Amino acid sequence: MHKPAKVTIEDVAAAAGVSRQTVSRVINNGPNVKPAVRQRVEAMVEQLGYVPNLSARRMGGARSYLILSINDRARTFENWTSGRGNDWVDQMLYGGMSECERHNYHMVLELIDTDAGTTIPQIARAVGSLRPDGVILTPPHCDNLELVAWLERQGIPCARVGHYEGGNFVDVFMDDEGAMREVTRHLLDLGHRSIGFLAGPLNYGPSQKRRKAFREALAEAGIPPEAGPIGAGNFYFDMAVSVLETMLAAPSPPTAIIADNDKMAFAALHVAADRGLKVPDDLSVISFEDTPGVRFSVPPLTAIRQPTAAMVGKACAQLIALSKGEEGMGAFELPYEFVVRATTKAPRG
Amino acid sequence: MHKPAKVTIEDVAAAAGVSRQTVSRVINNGPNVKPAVRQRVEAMVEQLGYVPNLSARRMGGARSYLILSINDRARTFENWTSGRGNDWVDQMLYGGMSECERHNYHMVLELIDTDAGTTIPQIARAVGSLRPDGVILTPPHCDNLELVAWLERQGIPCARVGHYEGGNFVDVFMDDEGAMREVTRHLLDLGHRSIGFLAGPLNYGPSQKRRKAFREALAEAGIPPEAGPIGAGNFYFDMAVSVLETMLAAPSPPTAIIADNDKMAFAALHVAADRGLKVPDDLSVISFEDTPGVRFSVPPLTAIRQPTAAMVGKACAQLIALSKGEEGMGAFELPYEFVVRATTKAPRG
DNA sequence: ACATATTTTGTGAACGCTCTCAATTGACTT
DNA sequence: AAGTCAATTGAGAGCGTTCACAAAATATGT
Repeated sequence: MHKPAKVTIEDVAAAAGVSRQTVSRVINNGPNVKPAVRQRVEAMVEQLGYVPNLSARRMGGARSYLILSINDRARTFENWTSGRGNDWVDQMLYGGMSECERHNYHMVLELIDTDAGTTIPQIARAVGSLRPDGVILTPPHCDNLELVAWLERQGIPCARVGHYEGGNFVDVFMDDEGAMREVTRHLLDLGHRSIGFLAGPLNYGPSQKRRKAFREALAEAGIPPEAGPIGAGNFYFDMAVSVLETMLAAPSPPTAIIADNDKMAFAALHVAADRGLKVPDDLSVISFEDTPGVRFSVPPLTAIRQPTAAMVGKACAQLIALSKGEEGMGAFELPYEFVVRATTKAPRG
Repeated sequence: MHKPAKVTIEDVAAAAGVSRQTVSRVINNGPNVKPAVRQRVEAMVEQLGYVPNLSARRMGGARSYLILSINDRARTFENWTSGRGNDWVDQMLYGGMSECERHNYHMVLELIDTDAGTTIPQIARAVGSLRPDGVILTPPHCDNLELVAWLERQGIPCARVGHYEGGNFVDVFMDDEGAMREVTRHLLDLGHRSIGFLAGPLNYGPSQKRRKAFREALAEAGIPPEAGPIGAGNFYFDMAVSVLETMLAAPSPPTAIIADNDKMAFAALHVAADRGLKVPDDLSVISFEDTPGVRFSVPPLTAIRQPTAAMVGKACAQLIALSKGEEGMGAFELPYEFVVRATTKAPRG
């Protein structure tokens, strides 16, 4: 078997009887090519199965056709069981890749051991060798000011997912406060008068907003703060279990729980089962994440569905636009969805 | 803010007072460099923060430092709810990326719409532009003979995950038959005499092997075939529900269910709940996948844990070795784990 | 028809590396 | 001390593109 010779732009040029540069113009959709010539070149590209070599393109031009996605290793499946991982990563990748594909870009992933404290050197290495056209920062990296400043200094456009703060960035996020208000009111309308919130970490922006909105929604309904306990402070299953044990042991325990992510909602389901509480009859549960598996829990969870994939997709789209010299910076709010399944109901009695 | 000038190999060479080529030797760990010189160059690399440009490396040399991972779009989270997606992808990425990172390689993903029938052109495009050093094929692409042949013709080393068949490939897999035997015996030992198998599709290699082993294990124990019904034939939640309804409506229904993946195991949990059957008292359930969320189901599933991430990691490692001119082809069996949690128990009475 | 704009096409250089091969250095023989 | 061989270093070419131009072709105005 002879190895098929790699066809280059010169081959296409020769076959079409034009110069290298004209072919380049055609494949880049450049202006000033006679329609007839363009067509002839396109036909040859097709016939020879020509695909531009990305490395060569990068060498010659300014673009790399690469988007780098920075992800927290601790949030990958490896840590699912410890309670930190989730399929955020899966979803984010999906959103990003789909968008890249559409523009013939490619997505390269980097997993960062955030806790190791070597984030910037690690990213510097990847950025230096890949020279991506843009970088997507997902939590918790989007909140890393030092990193963001470094990228800015390098002149690499950067998109933050789940973060909004202004500046010369692409920020993509959802309306966390609105979602929390909607969820809390749903519970209030059902008749709940004591609601617990299993909150995420204090330094996580979206969680902060949700806390605030939770407080406000209860206050508006005239519910006293002690009937709206907020359990602190990470996203882990195990901690949620113990926080919940305490909450439910109170004199007049909450009849509904809002969990800041799915894993803590699962924890609520477990604790309820352990204490012989039926969900939703004895305890309503709502999650604030809605990763795909949630539909299959027993019973299926009512949840706020975050537009995770869409957010990363949007981030990619903006970075790609930017790399083409188009406008792209800005803040983009994407709609969430409130999915009512089987874990909310009016309280007993 | 002045943009930091990109430091090139020439800069390092000048700073170290050696030639370009010597620096190249040092960064590639080449032989024949005086220790003193090597050290001096390394110091300059460090000091200037030099990172080799991947594209330039690709242009000059033969390697691209890129591994391409081909994934079935239908198996991403997008299709979780329809029952096809899962976090396989997440795990596979993790395994691959971790390995790449170790060797300063990078992993690029490609999501293929398998059903669209344009697999090869899609991959040709990615392979042509990226020129990866190797390609990782995950199910169902690893079974795509046409694709495998195409890659072979291109001279691109290719690793198949969850597939073993010989030939000049890297095949990484687990002992499906052994796992099925172990699981079936576990149930038999517990006292079950009627066991249902919710099997995956017939054309999926590993599922075939599991069917076979299931049959054999029952036969060995003297269980008649009608007490070992096999429910056909995909990996979806919804279909599993209906198959299961039928199985459990039989005159002497199974007291234990083996599901070929987690989603079908969840389906068993749902159906049991609907029929008022307690798991594991009235029905034992075992899954053959063990994605991370399984631990949090109510009750937590007993399962075979597939070494998914490890398999992709191994695949990457072999491809990287190959790209360095080392040996790498071969078949590699990785160990699975049988995790007994809370969904298996002796049958009632 | 002529000069002048505009569109279209082509040429040479550059990008940052690795390859091949030649030149230099140093160590070891005899 | 000269000769041989291996270890170390360097120089030039080439990889496949795009860029900045220059050249050619065509259109426009008078």
